Amino acid sequence: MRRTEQRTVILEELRRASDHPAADDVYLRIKGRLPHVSLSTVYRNLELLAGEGLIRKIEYGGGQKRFDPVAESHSHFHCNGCGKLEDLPYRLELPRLDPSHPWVRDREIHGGWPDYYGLCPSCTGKKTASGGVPGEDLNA
Amino acid sequence: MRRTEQRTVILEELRRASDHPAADDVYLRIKGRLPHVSLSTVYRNLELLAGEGLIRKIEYGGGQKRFDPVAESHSHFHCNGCGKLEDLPYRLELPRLDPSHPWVRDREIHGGWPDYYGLCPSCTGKKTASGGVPGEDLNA
DNA sequence: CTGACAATAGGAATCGTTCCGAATCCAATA
DNA sequence: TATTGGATTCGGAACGATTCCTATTGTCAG
Repeated sequence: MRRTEQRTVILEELRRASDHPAADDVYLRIKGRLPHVSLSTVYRNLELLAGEGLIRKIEYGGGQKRFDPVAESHSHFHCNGCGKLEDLPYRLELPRLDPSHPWVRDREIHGGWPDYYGLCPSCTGKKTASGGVPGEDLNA
Repeated sequence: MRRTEQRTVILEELRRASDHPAADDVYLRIKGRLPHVSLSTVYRNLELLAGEGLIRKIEYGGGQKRFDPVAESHSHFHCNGCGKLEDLPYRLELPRLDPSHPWVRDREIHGGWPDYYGLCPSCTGKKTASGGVPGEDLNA
């Protein structure tokens, strides 16, 4: 992978973000530094950087893929009200799969993470948006 | 939500599936019983049923949303080789969040689940498709 | 039976993403 | 430093999935 200015700026700008931006967010944010950059370059490089393991591609929540500057496995909280995606404030242990189970033995488990959903502070009280995931209130 | 034949058939056909079909898969599968059904009806109803908590909408992996007849929180295994999505063979405990943590106290956590990724039996040995999620091999 | 309105079919429109071809840039090597 | 092959870029067209729109039909409470 060559070092190009576009690539560098995209990575820098993503690392500055804490909101898991989508490709077009990144595009808008780098426009200041690279006025002539094209959207396809952003897509290509985000995909490439994710393939190299330098960033993480997040594929749930809304129509758009989103990107996380932190590549290491970590948990997200997804707000069903406004769709915001946040990092958990601390690291969680991933439940280990039973290595003796035939189903588990039959595949290579490379990793995983526990993800959570619910309502963020500014959405509590309001009604849950349609399409939200059902489930018991773990705070109750 | 009114009871219509389209709605019934869509739900029945989804319940018969074990492969987490996308909207157009469901569309094709119900065509035999409802030759005049329209794709928009399938989309509308899958969305509606998910909103009612009767099925679960899955939003990661590939360009399409997929649907799961089992609404209750359960874990999936995602194959980075072929993109297949499978149910874990047994139920896992979701790590509980620390209720005394201010971040946790500030939101309503409704649920969550641990998800896993790796290679399924027919993909082990082959090279991981680009875009796969990085991480240590938990079998090793 | 009938009116109100929820739901449908079918297709157009939209949205995010990928693809393409010509031009340009990067970096290894002479 | 100059050359050069292949990676990378831009810009827009193409694409696939999903949503939206409108006229019509179906459902069911009264």
